[in-house]
Amino acid sequence: MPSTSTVKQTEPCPAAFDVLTRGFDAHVRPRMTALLDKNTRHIRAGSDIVAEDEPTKPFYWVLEGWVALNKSLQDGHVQTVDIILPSDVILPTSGGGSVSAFDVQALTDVTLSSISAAELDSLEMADPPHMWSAIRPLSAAARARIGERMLRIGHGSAEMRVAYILTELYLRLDNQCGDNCPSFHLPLTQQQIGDFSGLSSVHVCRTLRRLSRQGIIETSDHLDIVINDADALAGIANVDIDTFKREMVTPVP
Amino acid sequence: MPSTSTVKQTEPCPAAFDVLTRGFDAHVRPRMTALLDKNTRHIRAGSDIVAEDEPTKPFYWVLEGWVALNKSLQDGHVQTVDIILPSDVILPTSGGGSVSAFDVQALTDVTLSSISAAELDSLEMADPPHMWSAIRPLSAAARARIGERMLRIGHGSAEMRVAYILTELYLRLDNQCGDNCPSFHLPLTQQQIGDFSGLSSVHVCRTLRRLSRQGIIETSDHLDIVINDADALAGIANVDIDTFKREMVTPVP
DNA sequence: CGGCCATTTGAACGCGCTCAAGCGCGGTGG
DNA sequence: CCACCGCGCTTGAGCGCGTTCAAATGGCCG
Repeated sequence: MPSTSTVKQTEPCPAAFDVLTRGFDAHVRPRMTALLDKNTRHIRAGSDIVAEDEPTKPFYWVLEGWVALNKSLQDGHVQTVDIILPSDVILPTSGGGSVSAFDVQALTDVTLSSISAAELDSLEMADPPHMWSAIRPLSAAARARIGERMLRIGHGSAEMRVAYILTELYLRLDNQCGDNCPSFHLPLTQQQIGDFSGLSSVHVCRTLRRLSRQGIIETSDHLDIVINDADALAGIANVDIDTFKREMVTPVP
Repeated sequence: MPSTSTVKQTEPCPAAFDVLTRGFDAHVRPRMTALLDKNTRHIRAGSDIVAEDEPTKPFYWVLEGWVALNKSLQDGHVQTVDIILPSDVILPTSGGGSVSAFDVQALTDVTLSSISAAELDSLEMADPPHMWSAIRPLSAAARARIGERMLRIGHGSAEMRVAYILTELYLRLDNQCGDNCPSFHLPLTQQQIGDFSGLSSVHVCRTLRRLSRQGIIETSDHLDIVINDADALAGIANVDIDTFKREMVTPVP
């Protein structure tokens, strides 16, 4: 998959572990890095990392690739509760602490690192407890984003829901890459966009075409999105870009 | 407001602080209790505890009363992202860590205790860090419940959404009180139930009447709910009661 | 070339929304 | 004490958005 110069790729950070362990004390950092390194796994696109209601580790850190947290109804309808991008964490456990509340699925080929409950407990004992400090802002940003999405799924039009999702993913990717490039690769089928926004794939298709007919976006290949008018898109999504950048994405300095 | 013997009340636990601080080391517990005691506040029903996008403390613990976490669109539509019951925590901050992602509103008269960022940081330094251990399961249960709600708002019928909300609140209250009484006081207007379930108040009304015509629930006073057939309600909500109790509510032993 | 999957487009239906009017209850003030 | 008012619940009518069903198109890979 050759990359054109104008399309964002989600490639591994050169020193991926450094991002999470930044800010850790020097004497904790090597131990942490070793732990992450030991538990690094590769998962192929489409396969499950964890199944809903099955035992799971409490903490995963995504190094590379996109991950969906899904829940589904008996009738087969799927809702994607969150999408995890590189350098974000997955906290899949439900209140019991040992089984997963979500179906954790790899949307692309994924590289991730996990920490077991025992390892996490042991890290908690470190003084001071850096894990919490590292996870807190990521977890808070995820909560806030899920709230934004729930608001729009509950009360927004189809156009607003799709525009919001594109805006959210665009700003989160933009935050990672640092450049200001309006194109990105969206490794989601229209069905998956529908699962994420609470729409049918048919209506996602109609909505995307309407947005592109308005000149706001372009769908060159069916997976590469060009955002021509980010302000208009954010307007439809009812998003304030600056506020969103400040509060919903976790800075990767 | 005299309480009948068959209607659950949400009254203060006699030794409320003990619940959260249970499991803390003896030498941390008095300090923690003093901190909570010092920062206890009373809020009247209907008033805001924290406004969206405004500075906030990072941690609140609800001792008494019901609290809604709301988000709203420019057009005035409100979505209640979560409802916090006594002995649950509020983590209102967004990714930036200092401002609130939600409008935190008292649904009833509320008693709560807060911890500032500085106090939280200082508690984090305690060895071992009990705060995280205390918050983790509460936070995980909240995430799981929000996922369940998002799934139903995205893909469920009105009947399923309302049945789910009644089931969730019923099981959470039941968990608190320990008894197995099918009646509870629901301090929500139909408008607020609509905000919570992503429905209009008109359709909430129709749905509640349909459920009561089927004999599944009864709405004696317009705020006291009797659940005649919890299994049928859970069936409509697509909820497995045992699984829900195990994973979505945090045991109050 | 054939098969499969995702996208696209059309047609029709139905759920939940909006608008609007009527009702019931509690609180307030003349 | 009763009249008034306001808020929340109830019910009806009609509509529109997003759904489902169905078929056609297009791209990729064997």
